[in-house]
Amino acid sequence: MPELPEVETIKRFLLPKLVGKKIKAIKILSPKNFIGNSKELIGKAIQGLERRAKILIINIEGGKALTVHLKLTGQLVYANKVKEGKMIFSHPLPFISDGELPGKTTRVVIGFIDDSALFFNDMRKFGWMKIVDQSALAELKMGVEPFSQEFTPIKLKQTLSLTKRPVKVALMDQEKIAGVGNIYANEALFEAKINPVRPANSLNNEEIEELYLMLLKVLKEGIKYGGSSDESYIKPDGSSGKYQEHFRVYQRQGEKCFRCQGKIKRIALGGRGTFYCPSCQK
DNA sequence: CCCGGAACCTGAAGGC
DNA sequence: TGCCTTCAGGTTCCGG
Repeated sequence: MPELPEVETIKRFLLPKLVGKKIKAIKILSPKNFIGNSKELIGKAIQGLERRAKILIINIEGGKALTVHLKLTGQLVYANKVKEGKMIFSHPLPFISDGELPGKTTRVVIGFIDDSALFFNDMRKFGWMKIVDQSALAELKMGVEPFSQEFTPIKLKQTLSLTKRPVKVALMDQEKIAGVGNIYANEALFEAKINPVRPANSLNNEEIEELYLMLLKVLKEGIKYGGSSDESYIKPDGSSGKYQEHFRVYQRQGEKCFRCQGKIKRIALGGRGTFYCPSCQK
């Protein structure tokens, strides 16, 4: 579920909490979701956090990194001073039954020497934690980061000109552009007034420019509001992101377009829910 | 190489 | 109440 803005939100929240913290124990409740030998991280301190596409990278002293992909339903929840290994929430959280951690969907718990802990929950078990060498991180096959200097309208044009697949499918190709998922692809195309089924190589320069600006705009807004919590995603303190309150097309099928009063339509594109206004997205 | 579709999992929601 | 179908924001693999 989490896309670039959600993972970025998690990174920014966890960075000041985790840097310098020493790992005391790692409890793996679902072995298929943890790749690597957890013992080699015990006693080591966290050096820093980075995000690459939708992957959170936790750099550990000694040259290793713990990478995390949350896929559709992953959550990272951080708790100070966990009492007897448990954390209780006063409010209901998605997929956290009884408001208690570790819960039914908790797959990994990382405990620190100050008795704080990081819980990795994932209802559908698609996500993973993986130990890799820091030196191998450069080899991740990921496209250009939207907020990097390298990403320009010209770069976007070059990327989209390579394929006649629907422009929305092309935007979501992680090997071309890193971090854009279903929500933000739908929202950016709406803002740019471009129909998501258009062949990627059919956009003119004006449309490319607009799509470029709107893609950055919706990603920035996503980060500003702490991500989209309409499904399982939550921030590491258990609170919800608010970007779902600002969706303009996503999951609004049958409702009125905010721009032209047309009716928002839902279709499947590349097997994913696609939302757009047929009357003002050309 | 490019592309579409199935598979990986589990739970929620809606129809009957 | 309960059974069945459909759907879910991601990625990877397999076959055409």
